[in-house]
Amino acid sequence: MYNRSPTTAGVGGMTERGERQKDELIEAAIELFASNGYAGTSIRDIAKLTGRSVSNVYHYFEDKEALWLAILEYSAKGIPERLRAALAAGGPPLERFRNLIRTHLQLSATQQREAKIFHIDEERLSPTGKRINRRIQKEILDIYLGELERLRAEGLVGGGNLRVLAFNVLGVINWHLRWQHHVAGIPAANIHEEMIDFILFGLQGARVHADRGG
Amino acid sequence: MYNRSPTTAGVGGMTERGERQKDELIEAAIELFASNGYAGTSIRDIAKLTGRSVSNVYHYFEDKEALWLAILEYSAKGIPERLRAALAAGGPPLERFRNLIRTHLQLSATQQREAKIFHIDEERLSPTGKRINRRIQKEILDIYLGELERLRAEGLVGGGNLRVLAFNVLGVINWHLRWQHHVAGIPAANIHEEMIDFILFGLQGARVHADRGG
DNA sequence: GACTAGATCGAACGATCGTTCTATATCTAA
DNA sequence: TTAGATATAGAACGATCGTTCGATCTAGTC
Repeated sequence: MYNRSPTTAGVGGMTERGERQKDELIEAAIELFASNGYAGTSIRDIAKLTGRSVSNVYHYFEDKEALWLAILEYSAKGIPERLRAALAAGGPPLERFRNLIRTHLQLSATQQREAKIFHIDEERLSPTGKRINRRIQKEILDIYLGELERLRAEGLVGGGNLRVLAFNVLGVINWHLRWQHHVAGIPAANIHEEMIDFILFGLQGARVHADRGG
Repeated sequence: MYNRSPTTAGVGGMTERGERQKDELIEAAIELFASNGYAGTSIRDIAKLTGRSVSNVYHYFEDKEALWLAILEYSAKGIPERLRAALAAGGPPLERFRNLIRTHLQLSATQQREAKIFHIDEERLSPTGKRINRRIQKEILDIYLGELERLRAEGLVGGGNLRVLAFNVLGVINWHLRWQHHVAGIPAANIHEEMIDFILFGLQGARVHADRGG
């Protein structure tokens, strides 16, 4: 009997080899999605890059978006977890925060392509895809908001709106993805530390500009 | 005789009405490119939104990319000019810089869609398109680098690498495009001033992290 | 060796893509 | 009023898209 929905993606088992092939497909998809975008990447491109057939891709993933979501599952979804892990080390709020940003920057550097996918092209996703994407982004934002409150309690953050400040911080961090290749000759770790300094001093200087309490 | 290449896009004249229609097409294209991306927007979408035929679009623009470049010409290309105009007002370096960022933020707020187009999807463009896009981005970067040097001469910028600092500033500014809709109840002008404070204090705090002179 | 479930393939479907062709309207200048 | 340029439309082309179908191949199990 012919089986509706991918043979192996359902509850039915999957060979160890199958798992390996599936990961290989995800790897290829990450590469292509990151450089050509969602709408700019075809299933055929992914099949060609892995040297397999189009229908074989559909054997592992129900459709194109399922493949996208698998990538999110595979990588981006782990970002909030890792950030929280970095915070779990404890220490004084300032050190915690430095560590948070450092971890975040290292993560972006290691998983450049995944991080890029995570930020582009949201509009082309289905409502479900959007929802998942936004949930992860919100998780990250909340992590930063929580730490900013801690820092403010210590008097290390000026009077600006915390939400605005969090977005400023994320702007510096995420924008890094776009230019990290264009700065040669400086060790990545040094760049990260300079960025951390920029952020911390920026937070300290935040002033209130009326219309809303701190 | 049939005329190769768009009838009116060449040297041959174009009616005043034609100019209006062309602008209308550009307007629609901006709307669609901004919300669906380059690969995600079809010529048919643009034709439908303007209530005209597909071939009529080709009457005004040689191909899809020419339409994209017309948008750049129409809006994004003016950004460096306006930034330089903001600097031309003169004044002490700190005020100049504040004014630069303020102008930049206001421009992004006014031309949200155009600014968004300007930043996404570069990979899908032809070499020519990429070149033009990058030239504009470089112009903007150079404007900031120049001002940062001025500020440093005044002792208002710490010791970090100027290029890194410029990217940090642009990160805060450009990321603003992504979240400005998600902050309600605060006047835009106040948000802008808080962002400017964040940036200026961040610059002051920049420290050298070895391996490169200031 | 036969059975079965997973893995892989080639071909095709209908939809949509960018683009072109050919044919009309519409307008303007002589 | 008519000639010529401009503006617009509809139909079609070949390519590619996401997706499906039916068939074969492969690797274990009885």
